[in-house]
Amino acid sequence: MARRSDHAPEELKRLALEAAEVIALEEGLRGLTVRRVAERIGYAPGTIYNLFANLDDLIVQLNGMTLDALAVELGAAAGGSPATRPQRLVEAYFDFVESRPRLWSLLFEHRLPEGADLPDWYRPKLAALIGLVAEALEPLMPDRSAEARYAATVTMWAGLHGISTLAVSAKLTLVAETEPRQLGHLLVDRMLGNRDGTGPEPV
Amino acid sequence: MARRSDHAPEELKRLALEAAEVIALEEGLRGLTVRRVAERIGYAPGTIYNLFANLDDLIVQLNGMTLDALAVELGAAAGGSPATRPQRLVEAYFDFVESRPRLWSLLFEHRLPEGADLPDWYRPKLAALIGLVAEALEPLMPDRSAEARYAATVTMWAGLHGISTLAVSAKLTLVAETEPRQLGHLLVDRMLGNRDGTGPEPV
DNA sequence: GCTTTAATTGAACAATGTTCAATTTATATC
DNA sequence: GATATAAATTGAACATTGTTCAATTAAAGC
Repeated sequence: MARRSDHAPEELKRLALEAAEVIALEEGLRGLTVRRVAERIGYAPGTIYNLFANLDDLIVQLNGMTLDALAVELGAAAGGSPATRPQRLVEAYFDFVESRPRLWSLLFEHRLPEGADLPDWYRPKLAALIGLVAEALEPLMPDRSAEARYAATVTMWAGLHGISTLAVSAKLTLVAETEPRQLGHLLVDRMLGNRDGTGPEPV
Repeated sequence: MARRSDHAPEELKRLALEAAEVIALEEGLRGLTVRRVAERIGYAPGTIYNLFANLDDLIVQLNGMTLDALAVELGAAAGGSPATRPQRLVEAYFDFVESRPRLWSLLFEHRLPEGADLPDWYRPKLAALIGLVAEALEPLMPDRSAEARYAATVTMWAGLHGISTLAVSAKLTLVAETEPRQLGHLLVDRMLGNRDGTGPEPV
């Protein structure tokens, strides 16, 4: 009944997380159960508890992977000509969300039980993401202090997050015909000081 | 075992929703179970299914109540001098969220299963909320078309929502020391065309 | 009082997260 | 190569969940 090193422990953990990712992609939080993950990698439910403290732990680690993937996409959009960076970042963000809405939703739909805190490695991951964007947008806010720039970036990030969650949960289409992506552009342009939501900073 | 008209059916439904509200206030989605609600009103679990289609239905109706309560608060802040309306609306919004974070979280933490749509009465409730704010902010965006004003309002609303969800789930404090409320003011001021986040529209 | 109708129950079912003693395999030791 | 040790894996078990529904009880109508 018991085997050994079919896969190394690290390998097995990776397999479990990949299985969880597929389930989350297809069915979201509601379909993501310990038994389903175990079944998908051909192990017994109990084995999952050798790899993770519990289901919450597994989900938090999966969310870590998702943050990494998002960082890659935003990183690719953060270079190039500063003038068009905001637009490209917004596009990259919504491309990511719309290409895997259920996986992205898991980032925020999942909440740890009362009193439990996110693990220590979570904060730098998130901070890196924001930092990346803040740095990319620095040339576009030359008149503002570093604190003001950072606050503006966090606000934009939270704003995009808000637009996306409402869009994904179908609560945005209840009140707006405008594409979420377009609202994103509007938000970012305004936050950066433009008057319209149609294009890059005018010269 | 069975009784009758201890309470009229409508009364019973109200009692169940009130019980659910208390549980949600105290423990959020994770503590909100059919059995807990039933126990709290002194009925058997099965009785809940006489009043609601299922737990999802109960939660959606509770969320409807929460939207109504929010509309009352925002409505009270939407009057008075137009110049200070944005600030008062932001304050009212965060007052609401911070006074019942778990109940407010339920609005967005809860997702219906794949394929199920929100009931028909949900849309007008939400639309009324947005409409109320859009109308209140109309004098502050005199140079914009009705569509542009509406888009700006939806964006602000989604943005406040994003800031609040991140704050409530403790993911905002991971990356920002600024108070969520202050980010809210920053967002609204910028969206309305101000350059700083410190006060009402300058004359 | 009897019948009809409606509300309420509680036992039952399938599925969930989680635990853990028992089991099996790999590795180390001689 | 046999034996002992350690590690990984299992699967049965438990408590809890949402949900269903035949049986039961009380009210309303006659």
